[in-house]
Amino acid sequence: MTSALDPQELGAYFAFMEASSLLSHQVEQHLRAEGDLRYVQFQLLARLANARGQLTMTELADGVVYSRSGLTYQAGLLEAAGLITRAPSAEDERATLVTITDAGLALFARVLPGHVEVVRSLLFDPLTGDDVDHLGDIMQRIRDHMRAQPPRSAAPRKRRSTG
Amino acid sequence: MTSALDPQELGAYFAFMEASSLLSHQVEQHLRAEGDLRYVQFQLLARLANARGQLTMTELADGVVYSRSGLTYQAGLLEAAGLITRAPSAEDERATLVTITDAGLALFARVLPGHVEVVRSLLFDPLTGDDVDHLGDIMQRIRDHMRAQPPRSAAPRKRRSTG
DNA sequence: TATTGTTATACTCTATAACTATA
DNA sequence: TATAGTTATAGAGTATAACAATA
Repeated sequence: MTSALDPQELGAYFAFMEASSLLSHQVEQHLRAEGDLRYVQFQLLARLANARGQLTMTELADGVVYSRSGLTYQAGLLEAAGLITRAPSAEDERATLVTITDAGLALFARVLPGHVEVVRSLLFDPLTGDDVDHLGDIMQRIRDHMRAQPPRSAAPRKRRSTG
Repeated sequence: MTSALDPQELGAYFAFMEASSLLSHQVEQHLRAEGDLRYVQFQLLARLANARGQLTMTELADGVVYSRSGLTYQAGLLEAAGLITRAPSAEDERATLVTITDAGLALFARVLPGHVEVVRSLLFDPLTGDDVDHLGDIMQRIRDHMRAQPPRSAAPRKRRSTG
């Protein structure tokens, strides 16, 4: 049996969903306007920029995308735009090594300040330092909890026409 | 000038984005499997179920959707599925009044317990009661702050090829 | 003129399955 | 056999602009 969410939980859930929807919408808007990037693509560039080297498609996909073909698609766009290159790996010839180009680094650098400003003004502006600590702590626990969850087949037990 | 996010903020931001992505992905999965609903549609049904009456398209759209045609599209699907009806308003003949049908109420009721369970197990499971209070408080402030933000044209000042 | 809502259209993204190639 | 990645394909969702009708 499942009992309903109490008012505290309900409020937190709805606010969480709406806040994240609003934030990612604005972030998408900004990245698109400023650099013709989707947030996924921004994430990929960010990883590659930090990696200071090459990543395989699989490493790149982790936590960013929910299907392999989705990553191939986005990587294709980034490659076509000259922001990354792909090359076969020598160590494991099944793997593809992805590298960020100078243009990719330049675009990332160009877009980053505005991105930060959007996040700051929308997410952090109404928060105190303590709030930020709480938020980080809570969100990291939630994220880790969800990452640890049984794979992608978590569709709760089916019920056929119970009504 | 925009200064970078400090490590606390960065951690909070990334965790927030990933957590919300994971949660909404799982929620979508569940609703689709259980009732062939997208989360948007679930939200619309939820509003109509609570409204205990009729809402106009505009009222229904508020906070759920980012374009009018998007709502028309979703409402069309819900109507085709027999979950809502649409009828012209007598008071204001421009308006469309939306009503949830018995089938809509039944589907909503059927799907709700599983939805709650998904949210509970993914979002609230790793949290204490205090965490929930904090989360609710913080999220509501963020949401309200974003709602109050200048409309939809908030694309921060353009820069042309500064590099 | 502004507002409510729909339509047409074009585009982006996603995901499944089939496939190739290497481990 | 399992893993890495791509391709083909098909479907769903989104947004813009043009439109009709009422306020």
